[in-house]
This record gives sequence, C-alpha cells and structure tokens, in this order.
Amino acid sequence: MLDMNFVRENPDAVKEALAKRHSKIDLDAFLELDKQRREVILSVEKLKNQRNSASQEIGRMKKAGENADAQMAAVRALGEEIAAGDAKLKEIEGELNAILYTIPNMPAPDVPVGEDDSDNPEVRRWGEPRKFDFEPQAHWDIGEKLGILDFDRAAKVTGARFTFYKGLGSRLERAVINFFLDINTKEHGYTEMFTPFMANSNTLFGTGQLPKFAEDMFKLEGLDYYLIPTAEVTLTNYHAGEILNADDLPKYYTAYSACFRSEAGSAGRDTRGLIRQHQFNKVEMVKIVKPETSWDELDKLTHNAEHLLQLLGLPYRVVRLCTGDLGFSSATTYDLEVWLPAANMYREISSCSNCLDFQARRANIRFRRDAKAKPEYVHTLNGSGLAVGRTVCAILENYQQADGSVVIPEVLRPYMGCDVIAAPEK
RNA sequence: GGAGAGAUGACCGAGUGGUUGAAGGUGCACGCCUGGAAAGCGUGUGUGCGGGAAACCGUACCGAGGGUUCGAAUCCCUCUCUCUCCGCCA
Repeated sequence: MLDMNFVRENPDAVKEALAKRHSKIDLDAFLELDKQRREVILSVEKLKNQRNSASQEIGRMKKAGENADAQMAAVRALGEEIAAGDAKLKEIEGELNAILYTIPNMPAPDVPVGEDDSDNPEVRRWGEPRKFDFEPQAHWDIGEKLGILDFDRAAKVTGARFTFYKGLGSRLERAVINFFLDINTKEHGYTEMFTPFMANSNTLFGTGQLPKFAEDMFKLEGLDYYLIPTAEVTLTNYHAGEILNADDLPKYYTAYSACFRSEAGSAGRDTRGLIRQHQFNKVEMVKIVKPETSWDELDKLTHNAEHLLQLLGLPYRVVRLCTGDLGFSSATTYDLEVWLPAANMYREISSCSNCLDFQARRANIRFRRDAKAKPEYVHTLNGSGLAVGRTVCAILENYQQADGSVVIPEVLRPYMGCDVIAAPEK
C-alpha cells in the first residue's frame, strides 16, 4: 500500500496515477476521512492523558489511605467518553483502510500510459521465429497425439482447465522445473526454497492479492487458507514482519510451486491446451533489496528470466506493461512473451516486477542500515523464471517435426534422458 | 483429535493490578583505559500513531482479539502458534 503521508502530501500525483490506471477511487473522500481521523485521535489522546494522570493520583491517594471515591467517579465518566471516541476512531479507520488497501501502487514515472495490453510497447526481441515447411500444430494436438498430454481425462477426474501429463510429457515438465531451478541457483545466485502451497489471509494481504482479488483465488472451506496463485506470495512474505540487517541484503529466492487460479472472468479465453489452467507449475524468483538498488535489480531479474529462454532456444520479446495493464502491486513490469508458432503470436511466459516498498509496507518487511538507524522498508521484486506449463507449450510447438515428434532442446537432454519425443508407431 | 505447559524488547530472562516501556544479563553503539587488543569502567540502546520547524511532548503496544477496573504485562473469555505426552497418519 501507499504511504499515508505520501498520499496526504501528494494528492494530485496520486489522483493522476489512479486515473492512468482507470481506478475509480474517490481520493477526496479518502483525504477527508484522514483529516477526521487525526482530529479524533487528538481529542481521544488528550482524554487518555487526563485519565492516566488521574489514575496515578488515585493510586497515590489509596496508598496514603485517603478516600478517592470522588476522583474514581470522575475518571469513570472520562472512560465513557474515551470509549465513545475509540469507537468513532475505529469506525473511521475501518473506512479509511478499506480504501487504502485497494489503492494500487503508483506506476513509475516512465511507465507508458495506455488502456490495455495492446498498448504495451515492445522493448526488445530475441531469436528468430522458425520457418516451418509444414503447418505447425498447436501444442494440444501435438501432446495428445504423442500421448503425453491428456485433457479429456483431467476433465473427467477434476474439471475444465486441468491436465494430466503422461510419460515423457510428465518428465518434460519435471525436466523444465529442474532446469530452471538449477540455472537460477547455480548461475544466477538465488537460494532455492520449497514453500507451502497454501497461505493465510494475512500473507495474501501482504503481497496485495487481498482484499481486492479474493475471487481470483481458491479458498479452503472453513479455513483461513488460500491456495497460492504464485510462490511470489510465500517467498515475499517469508520475511514478513521482520527487520533485516542491511548486510543480509539483497536476498534472492527461487522456488518451484504449483499455482492455483480461479480464472474468474476469463471464461471462454484460452479454453484449449496448457495456456490457462486452474493449476499450473511455475518457478518463481523473488528479490528483497535495498531501495536504491531496486531498478538495477529489476534489470538483472528480467535478464535472468530471459537467459532461461535463450538457453532453451525459444524466441521471445520483452514488452513493458502500460499503466492500464500494470498489476496492482507493481510500479513497473516487464513481460516476457515467448513465440508460439501455431497461434502465430507471442504469449506471456514471465512477468518481472518492481513493487518498490508497496508490498514491504503491507507485509511490514524492513531493514536497518546500521545498529543506530531507523528501520526502513525494503523493496521487493518478483518474476517468473519461468512459467513451466507455458514453457512446455513453447517447446512442443517450436521444436515439433513434420512427423509429429518433438526434438528436446539440448540443455534439457540430461534431464530427459532422450533427444526426442518420438511419434508413436502407427 | 485428547491431556498438559508455554508465548515478555536483537537474544536470554524477571515481573500476579498502581511513576513498568517494562528489573537483571547478553549483544550492539559510543567514550575512557591500552603501543594495539582483550579485560575492565562509564554512557546509551524498541516500534507504530498523533502533535510540533525542531528539541521534544502525548498515546498505544509484553502472541492476537475482546472483557473486568479509576488503573492491566499482571485478573477473565475467545482465538492463533510453540513445546511435551497419547491417538491417527503420507
């Protein structure tokens, strides 16, 4: 969330940011509540001060054996006034927080202004989409024909937007996970983590999914647990409520996790194949850094994700999300889009964001520059490195052969124990 | 799931209703001492919120939330988590 002081002192900048994001939040009403809040605090704390000193006086009198009945009656009346003030304050703060918690992060000043993903400018491209001398098939056709993906039985066993991987398909998924984790840890300096796949509401609040995006997640019935939509949630909140030593920063974490998303509101979109599933695998990267380094760290994070695609030989482009497409917690996001030949388009495979202190403030993650220094909020970053299911998609489609087989990218062969997923003999 | 014990500051640990934001210790910071260091000695050492130009003042916080009281770290209730034993279990 935003710093209350910042909002108070820069109402116009915040209004402009909200407008760019197409937010309908009434900031003037918000600021009025803030003003009320401070007025009530002032009066209530004055009363509390009176009560405290009066109570002390009563203690002194009783110790001396004097009668303090009159004083006690007076303070009791004071107590009722305080209770009323506290109730009023609680009400105002409830309203205030209800708004504050749903105000998105300020887009960085250089984020392009735009309506939606069609306004995301391309930053750079890597790799040349392969020229096919046959009609490239979609990954769901390739996968079903090879007997490595089974959508129908997943629909039977669970429902729409679930998939069984089978045989070498399952192995390919696992190979990609291990490959990503190995590169992230051995070459990019991340610490590997394995996190819970469920998290409580406080944790989901910390990274910004709650309270606004509850309907995008699966919640366990009767429990305060949600299935995580991304390991960003658990990795970032790993240090929630802590004050870290400056010497320990930056922290780089990477984790494989299953991710669960209700995909509310995307009915009818990407209904076939692996692109949009209720459950998918992802290797996530999270950084916790000092504020002055976060832009540099975002650059490195994005290049770490790109490196994975380069090693796999998958053509991609990098786009910068415009204000209308920017995620709630993010100040700047670069999306990596991998080339999918059957669809003849680039599709998102990674999203790398700098959240500045937005999540740090919600999750209360701070650091101290030295023993005497005041705690400051860290900056948090996250990026996919990479979405596993979509990587498998891209491999199947980009490495498919005329006979229906799929050649395994060189770097994955040690993990696969084979060079090719061969077409079944007819 | 059952029974019991517990949760206090960076850490250990005292505190069962009245100058307790919290003894004592460790750690840390600064100073003295030293050729330098160690030891020793001295001083200091929480966070949020509100007010203030600032110094600073006020207020809240001893797992979380409620209650009793003139007054709660201390009493009561609910919840969460940790530990021990039993049961169940990948």
